[in-house]
Amino acid sequence: MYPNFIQHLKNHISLTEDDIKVLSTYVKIKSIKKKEFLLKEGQICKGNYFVETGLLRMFYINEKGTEQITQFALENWWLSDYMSLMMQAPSKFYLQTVEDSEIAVIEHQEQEELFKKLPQLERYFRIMMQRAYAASQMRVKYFHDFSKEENYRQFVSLFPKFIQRIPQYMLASYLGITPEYLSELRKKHP
Amino acid sequence: MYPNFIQHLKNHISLTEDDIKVLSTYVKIKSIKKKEFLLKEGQICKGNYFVETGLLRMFYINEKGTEQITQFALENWWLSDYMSLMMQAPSKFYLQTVEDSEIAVIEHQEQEELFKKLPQLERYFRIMMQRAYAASQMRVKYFHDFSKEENYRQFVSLFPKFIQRIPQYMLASYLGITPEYLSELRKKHP
DNA sequence: TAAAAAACTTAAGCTGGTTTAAGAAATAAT
DNA sequence: ATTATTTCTTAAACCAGCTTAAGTTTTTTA
Repeated sequence: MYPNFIQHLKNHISLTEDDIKVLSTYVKIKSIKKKEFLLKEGQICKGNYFVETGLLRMFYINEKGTEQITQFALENWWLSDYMSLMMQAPSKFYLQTVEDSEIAVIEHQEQEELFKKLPQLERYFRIMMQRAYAASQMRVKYFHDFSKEENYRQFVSLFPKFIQRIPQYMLASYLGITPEYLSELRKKHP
Repeated sequence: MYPNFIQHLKNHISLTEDDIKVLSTYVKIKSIKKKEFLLKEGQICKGNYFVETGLLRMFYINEKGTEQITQFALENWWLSDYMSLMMQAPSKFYLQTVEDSEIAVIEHQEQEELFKKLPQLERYFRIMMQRAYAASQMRVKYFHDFSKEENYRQFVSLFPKFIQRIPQYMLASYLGITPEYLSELRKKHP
């Protein structure tokens, strides 16, 4: 059952065979084609999503009608609109696959029940949320600290394989620049 | 013992009198004068900090030698450099009181022991970290979405009391603008 | 394999926000 | 109360990154 998912849990908490059976009744895996949506603006976010294989992006549409990507999620990352999930309020975001993906889903409705049966999951998600928040704290720093050009160069040198999986305009959007300006930067520094 | 702190825990998990006694042996409260540091760049972050009363700020110093504030923490918020705390690696941030403050501290060394004695705390911190991360997701959106001027106006209208507790240059730093430009915005839109 | 659609590039003009430098006002210390 | 320090303001020159508009290349679809 979903090798990455189970291994990822086992890296942080201990699970018996029985625990895994319980998990498998609560955690559904979905195979999702490229460019399908898990969430659209205005909908209430219903699940927490783990990328078993593939790639997710989170974005919103600004006043000018252009997509602004706020996050990507690669293999072994959780992603959701946690504000919408917690408050059960309409989301301002879209969640969409960038590639054909296998996504493990914990439905919000069933989460409390699952956590009661497997209380270790509270610890697991405490660690996941702390890790995500820590990454976010660092990202705020880089965002403020570096110019767009420096940000671009850093991203390319840190994630050379990742940038080959996404179109340029998505990288531009994530970096908060126009595709035109990214094109200029690439010419200047190939 | 620290009314805000205990009440805050009780809002999310149940605690017996005995639990509270255990807590009081692990959670120290510190009275800290304005402008003292809980963490400086280069140090390894040693604790998770809860603001009982007062105000904390987190900032770093950029290449130009100017302070860039990344976060504030008011009453009933937790704050730490979670990357430094998790990895026990040198921090790139400073944590400093903005006002005289009472801060409840969970030392990193003792955290695992405390969590073993009070496993409900895993749930409590899972919720706290999820909440912080959710706020951070929204902040990334606002940061991208609004111009500096719109960001300033929104901040003022959302937190009118808060801005009276901090000097203008700290607001400018948090918003990612120069004090000169903030001054211009204030003149334009008092 | 041809046509349509999506993604990327080029270049000129423009703007939101910075820099620099000086002075004014408020707060803290003696 | 006076001085020193910190905070805030003003204004002009400047620049990183955007906009607009057109053209080119790559990918997808029929």
